[in-house]
Amino acid sequence: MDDDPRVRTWAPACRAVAALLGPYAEVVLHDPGTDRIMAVWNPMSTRGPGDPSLLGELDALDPSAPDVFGPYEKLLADGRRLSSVSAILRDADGRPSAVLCVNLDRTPLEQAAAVLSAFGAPTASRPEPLFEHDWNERVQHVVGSYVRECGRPVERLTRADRLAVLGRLEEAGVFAVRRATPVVARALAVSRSTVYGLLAELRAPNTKDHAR
Amino acid sequence: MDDDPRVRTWAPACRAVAALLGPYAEVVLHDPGTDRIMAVWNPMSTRGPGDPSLLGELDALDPSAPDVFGPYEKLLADGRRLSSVSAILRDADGRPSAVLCVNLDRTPLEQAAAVLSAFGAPTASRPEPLFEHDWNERVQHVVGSYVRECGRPVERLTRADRLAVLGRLEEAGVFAVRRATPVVARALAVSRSTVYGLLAELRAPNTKDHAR
DNA sequence: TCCAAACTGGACATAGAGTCCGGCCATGGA
DNA sequence: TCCATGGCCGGACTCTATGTCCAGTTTGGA
Repeated sequence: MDDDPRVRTWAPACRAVAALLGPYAEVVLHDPGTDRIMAVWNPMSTRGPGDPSLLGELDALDPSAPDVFGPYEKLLADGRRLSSVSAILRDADGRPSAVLCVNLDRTPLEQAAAVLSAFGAPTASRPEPLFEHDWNERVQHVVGSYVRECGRPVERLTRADRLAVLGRLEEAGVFAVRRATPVVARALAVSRSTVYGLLAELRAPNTKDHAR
Repeated sequence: MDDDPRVRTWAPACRAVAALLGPYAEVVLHDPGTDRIMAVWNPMSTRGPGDPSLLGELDALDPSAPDVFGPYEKLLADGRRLSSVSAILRDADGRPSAVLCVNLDRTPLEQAAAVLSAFGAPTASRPEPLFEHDWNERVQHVVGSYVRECGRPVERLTRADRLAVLGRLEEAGVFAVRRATPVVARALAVSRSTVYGLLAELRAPNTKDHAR
């Protein structure tokens, strides 16, 4: 399919964008006739050439629609948020030749933004923590920091990750607070049972060594 | 110049990229024949259509070079650093039709990174202000201070005194901690019942105003 | 595709939190 | 001296939160 003249035509532009945006952007060329993917650069999902386009990316084919569509937000199955644009690419005669779709993963940027906003006045201005009325917030902060560190959203954390987070929370004394466990469970997107299970494992004088 | 068929051909793709990357990316279409700019989206410099390409962006025209060039770093006059890619776009016959150049301003990201690393250590290394594992001690402290203030030993405190102390403890969030009440009771040399009684009175939306 | 490990949601047992109440003791007025 | 009163005590009691357990389901790998 690489020898499709349309792919040959548009590939350089696609490769350029894919190269510029590194691993955070996926560039897809759709065939507007067959509604299938002609080529993909930096695939983020498992779709490949020949697969149906799905996703309604081709809505833009509506003749009354503008040639460039977006940016709009798309959600991946694993929770990543994408900023997407589509463009109808035309041949010399003005007929649709391909549909270009660029999907930019904004998760890393949003994580960075989250870190940024996590700092700011609060850190400095926290005069006397008093007793952390907002231990709640602290839980979010610990979880959030960890997520940012390892670059995975909460839902994608591994068992080991969760153990590590719980370790930090435990160390921070969070579980000495009333009603803390359910809050932690929610923050970790996990059930109360699981929290107790992991906690037991963590507290056991046993086997595994836990990273902090 | 907008009616140049080459611009018509490539514009949608350019607009799409420009739209996706917002104000941080400049998309330029060069005419490889005249070494001039055909079109610009999100211009970051003052260059416009018809201006000479300058910048050696067209080095890529070397026939032995690959069609996609970069990303490489460029420096703007005002100090901004760009990540750039260029791509040679060809017509149906394989002849160079235009040179696409996308310049991504990495300054905002680098600033963010700088902030991040400046604060970096703190985030990770925050040894954990602990969670006042010694809230216990804090209780003693509050009670002790009060006793010193009014010069009466704990056993001689009046009802009002006790209310005041409980007010402070409450405000400090002590009662959000598990098992705190009995500790407080002991610190006040008073029974658990009494603490709950006073606390109820304190929390009631009622009568007396309590000094803090 | 299949399996084992991991997670879930709910049932359950128990501890802790908070309420109530009868009785005790100190104070103060007659 | 005696009683009335207000406040505290301690223990019984209820209800909520905590922690455990288990069977059923999901999920990530081989």
